[in-house]
Amino acid sequence: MTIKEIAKLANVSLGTVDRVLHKRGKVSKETEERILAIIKKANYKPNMYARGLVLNKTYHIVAIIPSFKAGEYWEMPTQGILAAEKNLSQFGIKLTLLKFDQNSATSFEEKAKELLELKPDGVILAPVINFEAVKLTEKLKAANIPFNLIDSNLPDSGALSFIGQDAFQSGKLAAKLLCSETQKKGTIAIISVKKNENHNKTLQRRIEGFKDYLYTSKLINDITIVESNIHLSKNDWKKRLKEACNPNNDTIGVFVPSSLVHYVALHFTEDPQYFSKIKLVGNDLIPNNIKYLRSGVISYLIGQRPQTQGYLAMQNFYNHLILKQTPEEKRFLPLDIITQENLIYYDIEFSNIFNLA
Amino acid sequence: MTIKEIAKLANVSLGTVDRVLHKRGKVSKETEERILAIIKKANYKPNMYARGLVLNKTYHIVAIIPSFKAGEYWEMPTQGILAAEKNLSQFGIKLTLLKFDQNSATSFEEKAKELLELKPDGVILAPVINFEAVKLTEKLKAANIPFNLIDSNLPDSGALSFIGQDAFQSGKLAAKLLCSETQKKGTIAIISVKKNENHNKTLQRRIEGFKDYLYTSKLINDITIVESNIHLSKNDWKKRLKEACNPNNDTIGVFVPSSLVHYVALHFTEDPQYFSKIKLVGNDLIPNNIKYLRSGVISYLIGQRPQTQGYLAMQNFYNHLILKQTPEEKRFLPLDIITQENLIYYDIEFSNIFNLA
DNA sequence: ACTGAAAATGTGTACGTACACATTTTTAAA
DNA sequence: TTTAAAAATGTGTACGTACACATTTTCAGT
Repeated sequence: MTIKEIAKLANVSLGTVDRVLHKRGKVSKETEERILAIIKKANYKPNMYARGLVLNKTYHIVAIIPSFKAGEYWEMPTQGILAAEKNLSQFGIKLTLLKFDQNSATSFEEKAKELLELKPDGVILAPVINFEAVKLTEKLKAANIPFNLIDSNLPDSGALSFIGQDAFQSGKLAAKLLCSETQKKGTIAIISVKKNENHNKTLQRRIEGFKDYLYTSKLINDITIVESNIHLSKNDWKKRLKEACNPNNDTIGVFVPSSLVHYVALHFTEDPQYFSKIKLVGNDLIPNNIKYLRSGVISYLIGQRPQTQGYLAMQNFYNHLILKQTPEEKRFLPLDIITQENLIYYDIEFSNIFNLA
Repeated sequence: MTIKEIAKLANVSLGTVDRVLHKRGKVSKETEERILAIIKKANYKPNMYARGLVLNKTYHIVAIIPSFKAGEYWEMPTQGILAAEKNLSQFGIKLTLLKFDQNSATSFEEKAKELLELKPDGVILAPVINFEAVKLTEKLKAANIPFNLIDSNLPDSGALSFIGQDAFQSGKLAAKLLCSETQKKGTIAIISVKKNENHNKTLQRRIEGFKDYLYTSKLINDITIVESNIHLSKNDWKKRLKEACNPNNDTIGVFVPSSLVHYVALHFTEDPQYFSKIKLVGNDLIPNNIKYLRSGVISYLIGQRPQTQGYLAMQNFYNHLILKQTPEEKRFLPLDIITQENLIYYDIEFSNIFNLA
């Protein structure tokens, strides 16, 4: 079913049908109704190929995300973004990646300035530096540039979509995995391992969720919670880590609400007493964590499909800019429970689903 | 970069470039080399829109899968297949669904005959009736029709791809969830709930994996395994179920290696003793199972992303027929661990990822 | 050098849509 | 009725590719 056929059925020209389809007006009411009826009855769907050919626009997306070293968390969302670019480039979606230093607001502002000069058709923003990110969203709104938030949300920012995880629920899940099965009484250590002083809302929400689970389920009657912050940038972090979880006290579990759990795992390997007595739960399937999950030092990892997050952020723009669909406001990805027995298929999941080499 | 531009650079006509691109011959060697060099240098990629427009082929895929009532397992792969059809119809992929009765080889053979008469460009086959499925694959090979296997595999069948799960690993995972945390000694019941007498390899593999985990981990020293088959088609199934898991004996856990675990869960609700004492683990996120997971009767469900399986089976044909890519031979989907705390985001996962209303 | 066939190269059209522009019809005022 | 503006409708071209067909060039055999 083509525009031509519809025109013939309605006894009008292509142009009239076209005006109806695009609501350009200049069509008499009766004609319009007749054409719309035919379109509906015939279940007309525009030919994507012809439309793409004639429009032939290239849409420029800029993603502004934290820089990373190989194996660090932000490599994963980036993989997803790049995979999407590969699949969508044939439809005219082009990508520029801008990476900023998570510890430097100045770095972010520089990149944000660069971004605005590129006048992109869409922006993917990781608002890890909260205050500066808000400033950028306001400029984007003023310039009428649609943007997607990834990883963490800025409520009422006017974003097209937020794509990420429910951090509170992630914390609850961690608590369940760490505590619900052990009938033991004892101490649970929550260790926030950080690389910098940035105020990270995600970590905080995970910890809140973790505690919420314990209080709600009454497990708190048997369990003592000890919280500590370890800043890797400080010299005494190894010493502080030792204090935070000592195998000789009654610590039965450790929760590290970030991908940096492997630092604690490394510490555990130094004394076999640790991982035989203490259960360790953390977040994210980065190579270092996978290593310790495989060897049994880490009991569970909670995944949030970061590659899929990146992929969806891009696909959102495809849906919005090309298919003219309004995306959902929030997309929470599933919280995957990863353990030795199901690790393998998560490991290869991403290339599987998105058809990469 | 278009064919036109390449032609101009090479000082030849469009036709000559076209002949080189499609290896139609009738081009002098020196011209061909010159053009190929330019194509390579310019990194020419054909315009998908123009190509799709001019080829304008429709590819006809037939999926032959078990029939189902609302809420039954096979509804989920079907959802994935239909979602893919919706997204891919714009590229000329059309679908016919043929549903057969799982309990009737005759029903399958009728549908298989119908399928061959349709002379499709691709087939999605759920080989749940093993022997008849093999016969069909041979006819498909003879007719040179590519096919994908879904849910369970037929080794060396000549399929384009197998898309499914690792049933053995699924069983191991179930055992870990059911036994590893409980320090208790006791009896574990493996209950194969079945609707028919079909020999189902998947159930068997799950049970093998389950036992393998117990034996390998030495948990078997404290645990007794009791296996039983419950055929829902027989009148005495309720009585048999009561015998299989009695709260008054030392049963500490029940594993039902299929989506029919909700029958056991229903039985559990009749006596609060059951679900306070016995941990129940089963497979698949069908509505009935979700209900009991939410209410706490079922402790864990293991998911295998059936919708994604269906979607991928279709996408495979898009990749193969339109993008001319060779798909991977086997695609094992991740084994998701679902519990009360992460159920919610799995529940909405599918519409999330595949962008459905 | 001339011929005819083979080899090489060029040309034209179709695919379905979007949009600019041209033409026809209707309407209201003189 | 005539007329000009407004409203409605029609026409033509471009997008990049694939493929059928037309034309030109090359070259062996006379």
